[in-house]
Amino acid sequence: MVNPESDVMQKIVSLAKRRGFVFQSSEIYGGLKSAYDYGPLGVELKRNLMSEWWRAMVHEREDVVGLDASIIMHPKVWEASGHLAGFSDPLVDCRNCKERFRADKAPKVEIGTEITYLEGGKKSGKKLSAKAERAYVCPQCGGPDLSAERQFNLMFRSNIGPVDVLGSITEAVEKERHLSGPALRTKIEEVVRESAVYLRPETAQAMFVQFLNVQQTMSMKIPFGIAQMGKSFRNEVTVEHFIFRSCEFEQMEMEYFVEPGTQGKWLDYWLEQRMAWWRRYANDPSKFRSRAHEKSELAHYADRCYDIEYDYPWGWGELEGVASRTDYDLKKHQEHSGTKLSYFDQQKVDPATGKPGWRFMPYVIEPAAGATRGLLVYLIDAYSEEKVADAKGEDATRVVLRLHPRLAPIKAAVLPLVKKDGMPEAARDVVAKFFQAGLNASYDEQHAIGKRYRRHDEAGTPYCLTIDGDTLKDGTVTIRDRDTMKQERIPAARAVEVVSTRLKQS
RNA sequence: GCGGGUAUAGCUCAGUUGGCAGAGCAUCAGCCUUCCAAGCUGAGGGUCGCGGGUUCGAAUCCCGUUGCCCGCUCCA
Repeated sequence: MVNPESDVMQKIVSLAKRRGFVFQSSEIYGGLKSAYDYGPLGVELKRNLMSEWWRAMVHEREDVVGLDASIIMHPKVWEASGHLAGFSDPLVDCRNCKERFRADKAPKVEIGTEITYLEGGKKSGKKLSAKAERAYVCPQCGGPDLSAERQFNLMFRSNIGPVDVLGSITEAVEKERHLSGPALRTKIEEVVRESAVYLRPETAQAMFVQFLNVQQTMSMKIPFGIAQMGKSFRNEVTVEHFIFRSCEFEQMEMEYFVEPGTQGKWLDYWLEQRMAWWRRYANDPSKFRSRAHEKSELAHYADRCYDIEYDYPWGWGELEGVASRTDYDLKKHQEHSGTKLSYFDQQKVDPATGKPGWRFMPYVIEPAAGATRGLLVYLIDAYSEEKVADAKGEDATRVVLRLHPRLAPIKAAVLPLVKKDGMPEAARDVVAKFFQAGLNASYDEQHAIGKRYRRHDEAGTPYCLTIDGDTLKDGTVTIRDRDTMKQERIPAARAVEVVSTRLKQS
């Protein structure tokens, strides 16, 4: 157990850097806000996590196939999905209590109403009063002293094509000098829009857009799903908690297309599947929970939604959303693209006409997980400190990353007990077999054996194989378990087999 | 973006009133070592986040800026 709780994140951030899991992006230039790089161990952990997801969602199922779509898509995709409008809500700062809020969600008042409120929003604050200049007040302190409404475009905008958009803007401004303020802004917006493209804020839309291609080429029958992993980008209002919320992040999403009317059953099914998946790799499954969205919380496209939450050091927070998105997305894309996206089932009877053959717009269940969030969750879940007696019998702390063996960046460390008597050579023979078998193993001869064990405990390496004097005599090595520190002797020739069997069974 | 906190070696941190930038761990080399952060000897590593200013002199005081942490908002 780690104590005090508040230090856990600091310790994990520090270990993540020290052991090469996560670095601050562009660190030598002072870092870039909320951008992180995954180091040698981090990239392994992230890949392992994502390939476990892919295996469970795609390879082990008949009804789900994969997709790897381009990050930049036709701008109309984002018009249809509502991201271009919905991702630019006007935000307002309260000058009195410093709260930031969405103008459309703030309490409404009549303009000109006399408002009384407390200075700083504190109970001890002086009573102030002023006339409301806006049709709403601060939801926190009720004050009318507000900043201007500011547009926050949550999508990253860029421009496609080699022509510099600044040139076109300059031209437009010169031509339209007579315009002023909002009119000029609109004009510039028009010019920018001509070549504007957006970095996807979610991977989901590509799966709707390619719904027909995937369904037809793979002859998929409903119900079926399309899965995709990859980067998404959002200009978050606030980034926080290390890699928990960052502007560039990685998602693992699946769109599962079902018959209308069956969405409730499938939502329950996928929620259960996803909960089980997260808990499978965790030391403490009780730290995961699902939470149903309140009606008021639901996005406009959803008829039901669950969050899979994790009990982070700062409290419960989202890890994956499992949403019933109705037929909203396919309908929207059908409308905006003019391409029919409905599904025809020859076996079914049309419930409306009673005649054989049913054409319908599939409903969609979407389990959308944060891959980079998952990485953070499993780092938090794995981090542990335990009191052990050191070589002198004094109290020492052992830091162990109890990562699930399948997630662990290094599966086995191969260690000569000492750096002489042919042990390094024997160890190198063993590690070479791991390389050939495609298991990520590492050879390590630096420092004393105890130190090497502890270094690999921190890296989360589940098994350490040690080559000692007996290895040279009888061809056996010891295998040490990271969590129990127990050792047993096995034939060196069977080392790869033993480790890979344990990985399979874990 | 707003408010608060913070930034010294790879990591954790000390650095007094403004007066030669330090420790432990880690790293490297050598010796020694047969199982849980062992020992000995030596070495390298810093424009004190960055940019200005005050001063004879700034890690230290002032201003700006960037990153990180805590709140507000958002949501994978």
